[in-house]
Amino acid sequence: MSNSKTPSEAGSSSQHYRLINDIYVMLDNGDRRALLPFNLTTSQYNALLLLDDTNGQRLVQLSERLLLDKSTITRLIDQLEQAGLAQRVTDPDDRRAQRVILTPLGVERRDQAQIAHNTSLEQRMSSLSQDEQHQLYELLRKLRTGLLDDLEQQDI
Amino acid sequence: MSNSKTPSEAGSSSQHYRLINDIYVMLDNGDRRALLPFNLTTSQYNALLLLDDTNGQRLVQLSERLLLDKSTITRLIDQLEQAGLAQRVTDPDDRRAQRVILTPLGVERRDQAQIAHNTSLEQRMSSLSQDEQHQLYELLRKLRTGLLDDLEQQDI
DNA sequence: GTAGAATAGTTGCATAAACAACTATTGCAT
DNA sequence: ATGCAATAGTTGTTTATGCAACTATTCTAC
Repeated sequence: MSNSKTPSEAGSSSQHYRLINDIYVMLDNGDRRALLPFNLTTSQYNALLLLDDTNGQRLVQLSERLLLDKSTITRLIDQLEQAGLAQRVTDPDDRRAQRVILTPLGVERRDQAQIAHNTSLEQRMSSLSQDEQHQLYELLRKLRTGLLDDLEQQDI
Repeated sequence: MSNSKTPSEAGSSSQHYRLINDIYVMLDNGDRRALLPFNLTTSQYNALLLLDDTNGQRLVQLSERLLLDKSTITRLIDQLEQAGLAQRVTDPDDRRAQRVILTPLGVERRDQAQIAHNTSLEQRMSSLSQDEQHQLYELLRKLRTGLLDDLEQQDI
């Protein structure tokens, strides 16, 4: 009797939601595969992309940029340090803070992984034409700005 | 000396990658907030969207659809059962299999959550015009198809 | 029809992440 | 100047997830 199909009016938005989710999961999966040869998780890779060998980043900065908890960043940097890719340096101006820089090995790994990952991503995006990709990224850029504004609203 | 900026040629793809990642994280964050009043995690919500009160779904089907491991689905359904939202029914035709259906409470919760979530999503997407949203979803649909084909290639 | 392969699901274990509580510093207000 | 609030980072704990090993069925080949 009460055969409950998904409310059909609401279907459209839910379909969009599934669409976004599906794509993210598949992209994430591809990212992991691309980074496997470099012994990097996507989180580690994301951190590497924000680091270099001269301008030390604070953990809090990484936390804000990656939208991960401070404690998660602590352990992420622990891993990178153990792997010999990064290094903590105490900030001379603020003894609470740690600056994270890449070791030469870290720079090398980051660059190699980045090349491989970019190639992989381009390949995976190739079902869209150059033109379509351009369109897509423009729309996403606009969306990101909107979502960021949203977030700010929430935090206030 | 070896001041290593991110390789600038590779920058474009990496920027796209960060773009996609940023958007996903922010959308996910918004989803969680929207579902909080319903005591649902996004995974639980995703599962609810695939279920109804008459057509039992196998755990394996959910696993394939949500791209989560079978074991994760087992525990996800455990949670939904404990919350009184879903129920396992042994498949009469295949005694290995379990069919999952929603309880009346589950149907109610799903519908209410879906309405609230859709409203929230539409609000968060509203930095794009209707036209742009339409464009975006069309591009994403095409991309999803491509990514699925990619996945099939890998699995073979 | 029986043995071995495949499938459905569960459980044990390892890891990633969030949240809360904590320490150590720094900044601010009066 | 001193004390209180804010900030940077770490650690303890809980939860979500994947992978591997396992049980119980079903399917396949011969």
